Amino acid sequence: MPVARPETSDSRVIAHVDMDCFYVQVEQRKNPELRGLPTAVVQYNSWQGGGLIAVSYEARKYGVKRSMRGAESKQVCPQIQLVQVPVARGKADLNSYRNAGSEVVSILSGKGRCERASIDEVYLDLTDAAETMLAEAPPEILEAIEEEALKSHVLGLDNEEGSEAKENVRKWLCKTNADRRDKLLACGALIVAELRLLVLKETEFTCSAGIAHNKMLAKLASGMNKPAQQTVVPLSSVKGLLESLPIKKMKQLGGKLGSSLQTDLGVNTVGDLLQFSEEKLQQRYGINTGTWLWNIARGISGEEVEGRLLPKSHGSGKTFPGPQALKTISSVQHWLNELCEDLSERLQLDLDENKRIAHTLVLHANAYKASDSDSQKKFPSKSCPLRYGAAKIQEDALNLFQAALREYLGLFTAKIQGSQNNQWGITSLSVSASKIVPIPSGTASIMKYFHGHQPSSSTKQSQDNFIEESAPPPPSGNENYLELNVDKPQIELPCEETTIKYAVPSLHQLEDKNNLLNDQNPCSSLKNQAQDEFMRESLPLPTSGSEHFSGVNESQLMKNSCGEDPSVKLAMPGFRRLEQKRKTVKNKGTSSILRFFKNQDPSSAPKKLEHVENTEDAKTLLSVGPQSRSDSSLDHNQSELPKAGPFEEPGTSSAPSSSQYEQRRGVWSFNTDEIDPSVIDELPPEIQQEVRAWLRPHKRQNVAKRGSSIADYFLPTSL
DNA sequence: ACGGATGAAACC
DNA sequence: TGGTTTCAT
Repeated sequence: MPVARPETSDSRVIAHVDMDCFYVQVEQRKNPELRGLPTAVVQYNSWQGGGLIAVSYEARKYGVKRSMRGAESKQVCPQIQLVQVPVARGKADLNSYRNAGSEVVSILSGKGRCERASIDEVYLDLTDAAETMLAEAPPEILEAIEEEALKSHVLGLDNEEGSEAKENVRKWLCKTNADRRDKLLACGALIVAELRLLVLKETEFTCSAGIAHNKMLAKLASGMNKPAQQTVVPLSSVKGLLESLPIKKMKQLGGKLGSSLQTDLGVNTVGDLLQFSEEKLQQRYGINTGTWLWNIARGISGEEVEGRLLPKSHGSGKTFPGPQALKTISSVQHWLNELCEDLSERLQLDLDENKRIAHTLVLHANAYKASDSDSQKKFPSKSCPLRYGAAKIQEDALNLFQAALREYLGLFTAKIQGSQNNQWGITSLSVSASKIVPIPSGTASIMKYFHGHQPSSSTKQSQDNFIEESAPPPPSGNENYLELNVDKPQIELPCEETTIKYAVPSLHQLEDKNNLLNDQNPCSSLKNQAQDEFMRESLPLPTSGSEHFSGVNESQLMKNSCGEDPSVKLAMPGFRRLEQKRKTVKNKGTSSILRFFKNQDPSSAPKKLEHVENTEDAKTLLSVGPQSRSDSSLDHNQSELPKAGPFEEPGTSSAPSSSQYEQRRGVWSFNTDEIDPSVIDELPPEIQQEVRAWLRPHKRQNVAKRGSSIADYFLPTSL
């Protein structure tokens, strides 16, 4: 059996792509008259001109900075154009930016594994693409190197006097006797240049990028030359780069940890870290952080680019600063209702477009309490199983809030004073949905694969665990959840081992998400313990117990549950639609980003990209390699882009025979420990990622020492 | 008691 | 776990 050799991080090709002042660009695309002008995006114009959350590079020249007030920015830059963030339900509405970010992700995910790091940042693992290019069309044989690639910044590349910078870059990119890893980076640079061009042509957004051998260095590099430029970090430049880099510039070291490094250890640059042994760092900062620090000092970062195009959670919140603090339950209820509506809408979209379901509802708040001894006590967060439908989320959120408020106030009696402010005020509220998992799709293939595998042992304890987890205890002091748990029928599944459980849906049940959400058949749809829980919570309430609020509107509930409002669907394009759009766009592959803007009349209406002259576009260069780009896209990011399959294309799938039906709807269980890892490689590619996610090793606990296993970390290489 | 809204992740 | 804290943009 082959020993898994940890691949040295040095031979990967990783890119970090960072949109330039993204919110500003979104607004400038919406209103092209703003292009080229000093512009900032501001929210809540009411107070001091609102707070800036994005500033164009033209405005930055005047010293305008994020977190400035609108009025403040006018003082240093009187001509500045301030654009307000859209407002919906009384709060800032960031949906247009989220959607714009999705546009970008859908383009960038076309090449290699892609991780959505934030609304405007993406990591790409371009190793495979770069390897392929190196093997089939290395830069040295290309007579014409993409203009945009020639404008790359290559760290450590000495600019010889008298010769053009681009000429130097060309030489570096095409150097025949270069280290193989440098050649891979060169290929990465070419690919990224093309991708950035593609993004620009399809979205009108510029971005900056860093290309390096790991995420940390790529992220560092992407911020070094902005806007609309890219930076390459060859292996040989790493030591010099980190040596003088202020410690606080490193991601994750911009806060307290970075300050501690400076104050407690006298570390001012990343290079200063080199003198400390790993043990020393671990002793002071813990096993994980210590090792991490020791590694980053050497430019080592083994973090993988996760193939994840969608957010792991959704949240909606609002602050109520100072005098606006909420002082009555009913005002809290009002705002919770707004936030929950917003959240519910986004959850429904996620379900419709991405076939994902969230399982946990979390409420956060901040509060002040005048005059008490422990008035600085934090307002506790509370969570509960998430039930779909705006009305239910609202109801649950309010219950969570009341439970938290009781705890905060130190009250353990049943009632909270209705509208009397007992010196408390809520200064912020937020609701969020987490534990989002894909609806079982492709599950049948997994089942088929594991068909015949029988659990080798039976553990009573694990069964007990499962039952217990299916009926989580209610938030403390909350009667409603007691009621739910008592009154609702418990779902018991005849399982022996419970590491992973599947209840496989029938086709017709998945065809209609009404069935999915409201189905009363315990054996239908939904995989694993958490989803069973979800289903249980989605069952209609037996009778009362939830009638606290007269505002609950049943039709509204149904509308949200069913998500049939077409306007909502149009508001947020799904990836599939974007993918289609992308394929229809053809552009010239040779124009540089600067040329793009030079030719663009700022005062004219936004240019329709589809009208750009057609030629063989940038994709030509990108799609080197045996497989088509759509193939590679799906392979790398399958878990995020719901691929059309038997469960999602009911029209194309025939009804299963009754025997198949019985087979598929059966409940399965198996222990992940019993899965032979080598067998995963033989799974269909689109299944592999899902299975690997179950088996992925967790981060070391603060007990095991580094070195207990050589596979635990990357050995330092030739840095 | 305005750096807001929103995420991710480590920690305990 | 769930809840808290940190960090980032």
